[in-house]
Amino acid sequence: MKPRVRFAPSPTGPLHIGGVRTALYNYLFAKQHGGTFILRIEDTDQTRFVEGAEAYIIESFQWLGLKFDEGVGIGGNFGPYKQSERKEIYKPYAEQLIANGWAYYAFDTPESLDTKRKEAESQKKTFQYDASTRSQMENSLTLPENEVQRRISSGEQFVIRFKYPENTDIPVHDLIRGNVIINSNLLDDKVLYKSDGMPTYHLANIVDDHLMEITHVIRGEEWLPSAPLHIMLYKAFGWDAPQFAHLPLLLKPDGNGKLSKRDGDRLGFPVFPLLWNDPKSGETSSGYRESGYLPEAVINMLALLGWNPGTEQEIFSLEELVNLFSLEKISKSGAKFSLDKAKWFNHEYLQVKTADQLYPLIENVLTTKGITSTKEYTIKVLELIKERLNFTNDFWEQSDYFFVAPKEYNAQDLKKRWKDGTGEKLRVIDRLLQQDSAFDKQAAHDRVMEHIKANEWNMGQVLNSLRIAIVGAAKGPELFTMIELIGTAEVHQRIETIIQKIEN
RNA sequence: GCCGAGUUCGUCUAGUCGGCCUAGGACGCAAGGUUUUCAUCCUUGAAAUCAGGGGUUCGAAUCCCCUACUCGGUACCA
Repeated sequence: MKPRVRFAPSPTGPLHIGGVRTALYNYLFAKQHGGTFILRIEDTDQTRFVEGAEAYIIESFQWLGLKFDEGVGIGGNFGPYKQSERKEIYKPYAEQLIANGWAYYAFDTPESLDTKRKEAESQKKTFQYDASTRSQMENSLTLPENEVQRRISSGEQFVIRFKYPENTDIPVHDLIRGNVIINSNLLDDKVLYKSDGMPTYHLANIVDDHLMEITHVIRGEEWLPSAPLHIMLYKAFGWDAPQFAHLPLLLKPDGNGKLSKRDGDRLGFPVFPLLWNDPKSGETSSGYRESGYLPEAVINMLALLGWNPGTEQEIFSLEELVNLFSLEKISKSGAKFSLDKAKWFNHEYLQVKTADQLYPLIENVLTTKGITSTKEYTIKVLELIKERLNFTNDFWEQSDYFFVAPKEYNAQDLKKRWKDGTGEKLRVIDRLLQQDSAFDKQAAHDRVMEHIKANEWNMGQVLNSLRIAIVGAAKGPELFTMIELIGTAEVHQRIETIIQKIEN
């Protein structure tokens, strides 16, 4: 049977990079087995809904190049794929559970539960709504049948809770972690159906996974503790449960703990695929795309954060990942995100791109800087400085001198290279550069070198001072290649400018 | 607190059934080379007594037990 897997985010904000990895693993698993990759939006909590989050999620995956086969925005035979649009589906299932004795109505108010919890807390205990306490609460197990009906028909608020059997071991078979056994006495009677008429995650998730014929649930480790509930729910409905795989968490680079939005802001790397403007707080969070990452690099990096094929290969195309991926090789422990490694991956991917391919990604850099340049010229610059790029966003700081004359000169370099008489020497070189009517790189190079040697000038000093005049610092590509690109007229200007500024 | 999961260089990790592991690779770091510059690139190096302690075994990073620590969960959130 071909697997059917889903990625099921909540539209409560931008898609977290950990979520992207979960989606990626689902994608790889599905594609490897010729299966189906589904996007389902789990928006059962209306209070946490954030405008634009759903569109953000869809756009993120478009940028990353992970295509869903079914789901929100795509369609399919198992729709709708948004839980708020499936609202009517869930209630009969909750009622079915009540009829079978697997669930019950509970009328306890949030306030009364809160009081119970605080009470327990003051005695250093935890209140748990379970087999040991439900007989003391207001629910359809303690109240007479007619009273329950009366309360419901009079519009009193209620929830539906799952009724765990007492003292029963619930085995969870996890594809990554093996068997985990949990006793039902440790679990509390989870709310399945909320007083606002919406199911909770647990109910909606199980019903939808069943209805959508999901075969493998690949999700974050934070779900492992609620896996027993899900297993029991399948049992209560009499359905076959899908297979479970709980992924290790993505950790923050320093210290421990889950990677969060705050860490990105603090350490200077994106936690989200795309730039995000939060409509509620007004805060802006950076995105991988806007920070100059290539989607292939992000995918590659994420794939290796928690999974490894066991070989020494590090660079993988999506196709290779699809072929090599296996759930068995996923590690069990959390992985710390590393900015340095991310930078390295991006550098590697940048290098295999041609200047032509890179051009569209840096085009807007020039326009935002108010530079007008031909595509031809820009591509030549790109070819020259490509290898120095870690991110497409580095383009400007690596190449500004190809477009505008340096405004200031690196003081250290100047001190080291600019001596008395340097200006005069540069004027001589300038004349040598302009000798041919059409600049001939090789001829100019030979002429300059010859002159320097013949006059016993300090080669490093002269050439570097020329470089400073052109670039603003002792850095950049091969000197004569730069001069050819920038043009001797502009070089002449820059030589005169630096002499003006330094020697006057 | 309780429950669960995890624990190999600073980081990501390799490590099929215990011997080929005096623990391999990558990132980062250091040194050298290339570049008469810088970056790239290349070479070399430092870096884990395999969380700690007990076992089992001729032999354990690999099996068992205990301890410690970290993370996750413990909501009418997902």
